[in-house]
Amino acid sequence: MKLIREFYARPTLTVARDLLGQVLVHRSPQGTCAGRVVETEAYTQNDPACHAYRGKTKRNATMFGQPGQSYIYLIYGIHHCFNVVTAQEDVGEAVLIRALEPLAGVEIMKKRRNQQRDRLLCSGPARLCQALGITTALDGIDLLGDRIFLLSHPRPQKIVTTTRIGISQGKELPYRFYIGDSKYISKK
DNA sequence: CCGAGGATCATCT
DNA sequence: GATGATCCTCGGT
Repeated sequence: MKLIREFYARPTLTVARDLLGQVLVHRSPQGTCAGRVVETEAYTQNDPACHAYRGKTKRNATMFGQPGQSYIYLIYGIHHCFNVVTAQEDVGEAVLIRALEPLAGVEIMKKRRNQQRDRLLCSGPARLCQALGITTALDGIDLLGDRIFLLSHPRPQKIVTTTRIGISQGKELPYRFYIGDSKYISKK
């Protein structure tokens, strides 16, 4: 079953934890790819690492959209990152999907990434975007539609909480979550 | 295994 | 004009 609006319209830290174990699906012209979410990070309104921290801009505008929409941006001029908008409209909070366990469309993903090993296919926010064929062309898309969506699955048992990766501010906040026994985490 | 360095560009100051 | 929610390659150990 597809996750509904009410799932996303809850506190961001709750959504970040509850997204673990759910399955992200992208249906593209090249085929359908899917993976189980094994690592997430929360970005909240009073958090200096959050793109929405200094208010609405052209780049982060979709972060202020309805919960259940995507927020996708380009980083380092090369890589894409995929987020799920959470909480309420106009608040500017989101969850970054940092790693997936590949489930379907694996051959398509390997081709897109020029990477044969399952272990490195979707283990990293930019890697999973490349594998699934997600770009900023899909920024702001509604995840309740049929192009990209999340399917409801049982919650995993072992959830680990740590600080986030790759940021310079808000380093001390325990906003990163991952499935403890997954081998598809981006980093220990 | 590990750390350093470079790629590359839209957005923001 | 500087920067970044990253990744890959390369060289040393």
